[in-house]
Amino acid sequence: MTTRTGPGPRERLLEAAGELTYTQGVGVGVDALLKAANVARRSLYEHFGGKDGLIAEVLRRTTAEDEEDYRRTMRAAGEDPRARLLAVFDRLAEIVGRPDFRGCRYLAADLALADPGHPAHAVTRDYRERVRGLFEDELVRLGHRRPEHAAGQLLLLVDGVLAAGATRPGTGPAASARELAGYVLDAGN
Amino acid sequence: MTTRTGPGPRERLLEAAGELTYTQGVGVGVDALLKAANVARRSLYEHFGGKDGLIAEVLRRTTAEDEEDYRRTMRAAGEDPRARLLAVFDRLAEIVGRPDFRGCRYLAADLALADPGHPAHAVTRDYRERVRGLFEDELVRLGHRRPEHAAGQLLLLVDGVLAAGATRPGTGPAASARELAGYVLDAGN
DNA sequence: CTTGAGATAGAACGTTCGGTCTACAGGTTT
DNA sequence: AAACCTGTAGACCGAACGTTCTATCTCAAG
Repeated sequence: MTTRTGPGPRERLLEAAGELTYTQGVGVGVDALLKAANVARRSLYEHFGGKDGLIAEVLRRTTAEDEEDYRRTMRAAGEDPRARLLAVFDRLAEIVGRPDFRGCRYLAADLALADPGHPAHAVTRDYRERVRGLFEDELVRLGHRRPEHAAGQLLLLVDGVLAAGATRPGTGPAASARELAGYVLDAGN
Repeated sequence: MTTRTGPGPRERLLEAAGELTYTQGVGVGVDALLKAANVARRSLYEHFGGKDGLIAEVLRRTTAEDEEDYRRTMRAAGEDPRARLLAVFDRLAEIVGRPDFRGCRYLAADLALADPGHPAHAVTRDYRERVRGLFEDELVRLGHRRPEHAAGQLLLLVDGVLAAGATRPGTGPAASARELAGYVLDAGN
């Protein structure tokens, strides 16, 4: 039987890295991560093979959380596909409006990691495709004539909200996007 | 009379830094910049005070160029404000579609530079405000009922195109955004 | 011719980078 | 008891970081 002594080094590292890579960017130093997690240097390389592996794993974890957040948001909005899709932008308004909002983690990672072979890119790409699929499913249920096209437009609006939320805080981009999302849904009738 | 022996170190440095900070991000090393520009180390600190000053000056220069590109695009589209605004998204399709497109330089800089006091942030903020003003002027000429609101929405669409163009290449975000821009313009009648 | 400004080359500063390594402590399993 | 696994602590590596410095060269102005 294994003794329960709180989260192990692997968990602590993921937790601290999730925090620090968000506030400081993926350029944070390994030393800072180790210190924040109170973990030995060696543990990082044992568990993740290196900094890149840790970053990729952090993103894998947060994408799963964020995808679940989308699902939860839509579930809470009821059965109507239209209401469920618009609810996403209300949720974005909350997120972008938080005082500690520092931009989209995935967009920042993709722009910061110049190497196209970095494992993080595959993680973010898959995530975006899953969210796109989420939107498309609702659009199909809504009876939209071009669900694939419209899903791409909604995703573009989400990207715009997250970008504008970071670079032009206080301009209420989520509400603007919600209005445009309404046009997208109406256009499919 | 000064002899003309090609661009001086200051110009070469700005040129090389513009190129490298775009392809590699603002995290490029000073050594790489100096080598690419064939400039003495000291010249950087004489002219720009340091790396941060150089980065800010590079952005100042490219924002001026990009603003002029917006103006030129709109000018070439004729007199009709609607055509002029939609032309912006055709232009974005060109830019985002280029094989060497690596994302929006300003968005990347803002997300990469965690320090809110970095001089680059002021440069990008001013630039966005100027572009927003450009849009608003056209919307006023168009007789839009809410020019300020609509300008914000158009800027959000631009942000979305540049973000999606970098993270989901090949999905034609500019065309999607152009369609949405049409809705924005129609909504003001 | 002399002066001085501007540019060059490059050594060197201390710090931090990501990563490897050894030494050792605490349990669990055999 | 012995072997083993997982973790901590920290020295250490070569490289790159941004910055400061001295020394030399070029060349137009005085």
